[in-house]
Parts: sequence; C-alpha cells; structure tokens
Amino acid sequence: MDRPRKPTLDTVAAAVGVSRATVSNAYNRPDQLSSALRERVLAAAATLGYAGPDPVARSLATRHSAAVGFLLGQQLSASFSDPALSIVLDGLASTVDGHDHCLVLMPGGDRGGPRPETVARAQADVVVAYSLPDDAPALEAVRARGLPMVVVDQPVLPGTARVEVDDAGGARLAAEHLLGLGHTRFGVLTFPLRPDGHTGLVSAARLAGGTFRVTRDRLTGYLSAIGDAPVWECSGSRRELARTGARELLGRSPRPTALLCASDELAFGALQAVRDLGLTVPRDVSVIGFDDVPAAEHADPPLTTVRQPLTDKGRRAGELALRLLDGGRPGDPIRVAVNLVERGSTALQE
Amino acid sequence: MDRPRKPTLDTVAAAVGVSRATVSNAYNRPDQLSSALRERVLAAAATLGYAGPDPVARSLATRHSAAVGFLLGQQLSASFSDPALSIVLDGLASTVDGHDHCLVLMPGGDRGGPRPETVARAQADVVVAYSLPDDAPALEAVRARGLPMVVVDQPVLPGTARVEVDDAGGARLAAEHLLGLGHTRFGVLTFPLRPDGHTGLVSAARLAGGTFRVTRDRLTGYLSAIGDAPVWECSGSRRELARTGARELLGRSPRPTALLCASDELAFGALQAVRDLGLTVPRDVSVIGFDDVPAAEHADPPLTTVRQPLTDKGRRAGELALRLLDGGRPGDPIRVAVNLVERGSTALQE
DNA sequence: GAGTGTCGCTGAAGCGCTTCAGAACGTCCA
DNA sequence: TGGACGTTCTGAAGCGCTTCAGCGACACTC
Repeated sequence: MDRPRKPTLDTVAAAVGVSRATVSNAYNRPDQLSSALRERVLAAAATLGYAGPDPVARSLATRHSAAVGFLLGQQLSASFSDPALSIVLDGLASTVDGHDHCLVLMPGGDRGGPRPETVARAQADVVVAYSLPDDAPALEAVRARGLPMVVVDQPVLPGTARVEVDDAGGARLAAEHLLGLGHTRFGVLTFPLRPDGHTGLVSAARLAGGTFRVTRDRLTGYLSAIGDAPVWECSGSRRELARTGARELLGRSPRPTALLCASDELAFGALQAVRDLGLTVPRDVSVIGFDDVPAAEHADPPLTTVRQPLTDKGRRAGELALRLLDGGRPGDPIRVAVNLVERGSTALQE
Repeated sequence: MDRPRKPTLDTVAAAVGVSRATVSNAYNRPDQLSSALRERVLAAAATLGYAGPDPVARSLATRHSAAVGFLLGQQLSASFSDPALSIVLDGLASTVDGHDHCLVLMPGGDRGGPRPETVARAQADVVVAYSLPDDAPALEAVRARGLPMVVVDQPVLPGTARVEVDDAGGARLAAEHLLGLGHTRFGVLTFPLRPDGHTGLVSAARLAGGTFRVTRDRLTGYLSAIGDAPVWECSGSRRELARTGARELLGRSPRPTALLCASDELAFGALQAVRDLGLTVPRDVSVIGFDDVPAAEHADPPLTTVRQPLTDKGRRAGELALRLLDGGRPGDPIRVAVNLVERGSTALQE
C-alpha cells in the first residue's frame, strides 16, 4: 500500500511552473514576489495538499529550530505536581509561546535529570535547565553539543545565562523572623538534597554533600540563623511526605515550636501534621514556607512564607533564552528578589 | 568574533582519514566497522568536540524525528495546575521517554488549542491531542501535515488512534449512587463547555452546543440520571473557581443536598464552599467528584469519586503513539474502564 | 538616450546527515 | 586453484528546504 508521496516544495513549484525559490518565498518572504503569483502558489499548494515547508528541512537550512528545550530534574509527574515549577514553566511558556516556539520537555528519570542520550537527540537550539543536581549528566551533554543554555536555580556554569535567587538570604530572613518572635526550638523540613530517594533525618555529611544547590542554600540559610536543628528530608516536594516528616519532628521532645519548610508545598503538609496532633497553628507551632505559591495565601491559616517571584523567574528565563537564540551573549546573571510575607502561620512564642 | 565553526561528520572523517559514511556508521551501526576503527573515530570526535550527529540533519535524512507532539487545550499554566492532565502526561512521558523520544509541548492559547502556525512548525512525527474543543484549528493543522495522531478524550476523527473513556457512563454511575442514597435536590459544577471564559449558570442551549466533548458527556451523564438541575460552569478546572460556584449553588433554595462535580479539582472547591457556609460534608451536603486523583483519597472528608485510570490512559496513548510512529495502523479505539469509588463525602440523605 | 534603480524571479550551492550499491581484500571450502 | 562468501570501508545520491548573487525588464531621471 504505497500512500501517495507527500508533496514538497518542488511539487508545488512544478505545478505552478515557477522555481522552487519562488515557492519558498511565497511562504517566507511575501515581499519578494507579486501578490498575484503568491496567491497562485498558495492555491496550488492547497489543492496539492501541501501544508507548508517541512519544519525539519527548514531547520536544517536555517540552522535553527524554533524550539526551547527544558531540562527537568525530576519525572514529569513530580514536575507537574510541583506548583512552583508549574508557575515558572508557565512564565517561560508565555514568553516563548508568543514567538511560535515550542517547548521540548526532557524529563528526568530517577537519576537526577534527563539521560544524556535524550539531550543528544533533542531538536532545540537553546536549553533551559531548572533545578537539576549539580552533577547532572545532562548538563555535560548540553555543553558537548554547544547549545546555549540558561540555568535557573542552578550551579554556576561557565558560559551560560543565569537567573538567580538568593535562596540562602531568603531562608535566613525566615529564620530571623521566627527568632524575633522568640522561638528557640526548631525543626526543618526539606525536599531532596540528592536524587536518591532518601527519606528521614539528615546528617551533617549529607547536608554538605547535597547536589541540589537550592536545597543546600535554603537549609544553609535556615541553619546559619537558628544554629543546629533536626532536618527531615522528604524524597520529593509533596505535602503528604511532609505531613509524615512533620509528625516525626513534632514527636521529638522537647517539641519544636516552629517548623521551617523548604517549600510551601512542604509547609502545607506541616500544617496538616500539626492538626493531626490536635495542635494549633500558630498558637502551638509556627510554620513557615518558601516560594509563596498562590495556595499559600489561602491556606488555613494563611502561610507566612518567603516570596520569590516565580512567574517572573520563568519569564526572565524565557527572555534570556530568546536572547541566546538570537545569538546574544549570556550577559550578567539576573537576580530576582525575595522577601518575607508575614501571614497567619507564625506567631509570638511566649 | 567568529566562534570556531562547529565540527561536523566531515570534520571527524577528515581527521581520522576515513569516509563520512564510516563516521556515521560508528555512531549508528557499530557492526559495520571494526571496533578498532570505531574507537579511533570516537576518540577523534571527542578531541574535536564533536557531540554526535546533528539531530536535525539526522531527522531530515531518516525522515523521522524521535519526538512526540502534545497538543494542549489550555495554556501551559492551566495545564500544569491540572492534576489529571499531569498524570496523563506523566504516563505518556514514561512510555515515550524509554524510547529516547522527547515530548514537544504545544500549549493552547485562549482560543482552545494551539495556533495552527505552532503546529505547522513543530518537529514531531506523531501528535497526541488531549481534551481540545471539537473545532480546534490545531486538529486541522495536524491533518493538513498528514501527521499520525492519537486523540485522548476527544471527538472521533477519521484515521486517528483513540483512547476513550466512558465519561457519560461514569457520571451516570455517580448520579445513581446519590439517587440511591435518597438525594433529590442537586447542583452540578463543571469546567468549561467552550473555551470562551464563561462563568456562571449554564443554559440548555450552551450545554448542547458545548465544544468540549468530555464536559458535555459528563454533564449528560449526570443530568440523564438526575433530571434537571442547576449547572454552574467554571472557566477552568480550578478549585478556587469551584468554591465560588459551589457557594452560588448552595445559596439557592431549596438548598441542594448533593453537588456533582465534573472533576475532583472542582469537588475540592466544593468541599471548601460547604465549610465556608458552616455546613458539614456529608451530613448536610454530599459531594462527588470525577477522576480520582491522588488527592481525592486524602481530602477531608475523603472524596467519593468516579475513578478513571489516568496513568494508564497516558501510557496507552504513548503506546499508540509509538505504534503509529512505527508505521502501524491506528487500530480500534482503546477503552479504559471507569468505576465508582465510595468514600466519605457522600452519605444517606434522610 | 545613456545611466541608475527597482521589481520579480531564478539557478545553484549548501545545511549535515543516512544509506545503498559496490569495491577491495581477505578466508574458506571443495 | 578458484569460486563463493564475509568483512570493512567508500562514493555518491538524496532528504526538503533557504538564500544569495544575478539577470531581464521596465520605469525614472537628467
């Protein structure tokens, strides 16, 4: 069953009796031919069932592909359930989408980031990396291909554009807020330090050897202000995991009076855990988050948290990506600001 | 500033002193040359900084691109906050990722589905469409390009592979459950019938003219069992919108004793609305959802809902996509099963 | 009426790769 | 010894497009 061969530029050119260049121009540079001829070309294309220049061939000839690659540190499912990531991605998408670009998603497996083979085959001419572990093999694969890259929340890589957040500073802000309220006994809840599925209390060695920069920085920010405190690591930024972890932390004696969480998502789990134990936030336990996702404001009680401009981060990343796409230089890192948003989940500790 | 031209196959071939075909074989058909030579080629490539065959050129030559396109009915932001979509996408991704394929996301604008231009330029050789409106222009664009397509939750398109769910049957199951519990006064909460941002009560005409098949079917399922009932349409499947809508419905007199929601996400908003009014689920109001996303089980109270196997749906879509990629025929539609999961959000109505 | 533009179109090179039909050179068996 | 076969490598065609120099032809200008 040989289906009719797909029409190409040549097919159309032959049908109209013009050169191939002219048909190409009809699609790409309407000013290069008379509009009458252009109409004839387009009409012929329509009757022949020609849907326009083949994207792959066009990419080869023009040497760019109108696609932005996105390197994810986790599986797609985890990514999609992470509101912070979703918002960043949305900011990014809203920027690049307006320019007829597609997003090529390269999800990470368990090993922290996409497989290098996936990167090697992906048709994108700029790549955005987001919260990968420092040693993700995909980063090397991107470098090897010589693709321009913008890294968000990521280790400093030479030659890349960057969007940075002062995670440590933000975390310190949160810790100092609690200190100012008179808290002295803390528990810390965090998402992974390494992509190995670990759950439980974190040793100093593990903390120091963490490969997720964001995690390390937030924890460092917390601990540098409050001194030593038990840190519970969840294997993902999921509230159910945090609920379990928070119960562990609250079960220690003396019981912490404040829980510092590496993300809002974890803080939501902590709020639930406090309720589970018949305690009240913030009377018995203060809880503080990080990110300020939309749900933070609507939590019960509304969550005190460190705000980072997530949409903006994504948008900035998108703009940088577009700039690199145009052959621009990476330029200086863009730093976005963080600030503390005081709401109802933290209170004075008598 | 002319950066050194990127090495190509020829560069490597020249360096090693072999033909271009041999270098190509070193990457693609190791059995076609001695392993000693292969080693030399690969070593030369490494020192030259050659990262392997260019994906675009390779795609042009082989006429396939190892990418699966995904047509989204909504903007990326909405997509990422939709747990059901996320789970489907994850199932899909886990299937195609194992085969070194990437996912090319084509987000929809406000108009219901991606712009045709985006589709025309996307480098994918199979496309998965998910919950687009019946009349999405992107569908026509895919057809025009002659790309194979698998449609999920979608109108029947000739020549496409399909994954289907009995939405109407599932909804009827839910409605009959409530009827069996003695309920007689209902309210229905739904996500959009058309991609026009409408919020508020739904007229019969609007219902009949809805362009989202899933919405239409679920509502039809509900209403065919319970008879007439007020239907509130939210402009997205977001719990905050549902919370508002549910408050409206519960404000009517006589007050409904049961709320049927087109998705779990909407049901979560409904639960909140009931609480807002100082009422209790399920004593005062029963609430039922659709999808059975993971959070349904952990809701307060745990949500009675119609379960559809979301991950499985995505996986099936992925398998179909891979089959089409291999030149396979679409075959018969795959139907996945739905069933009622009774939990704590529904109860007898005295 | 020679010089200068502009407009509309074409020819041909080239983007970086795959692939297929051989060529060259053993090896093996009869 | 010679033919059949394998193995290893190569030459060249071709994937479908963009783009750039250039060519007529026609319209202006002084």
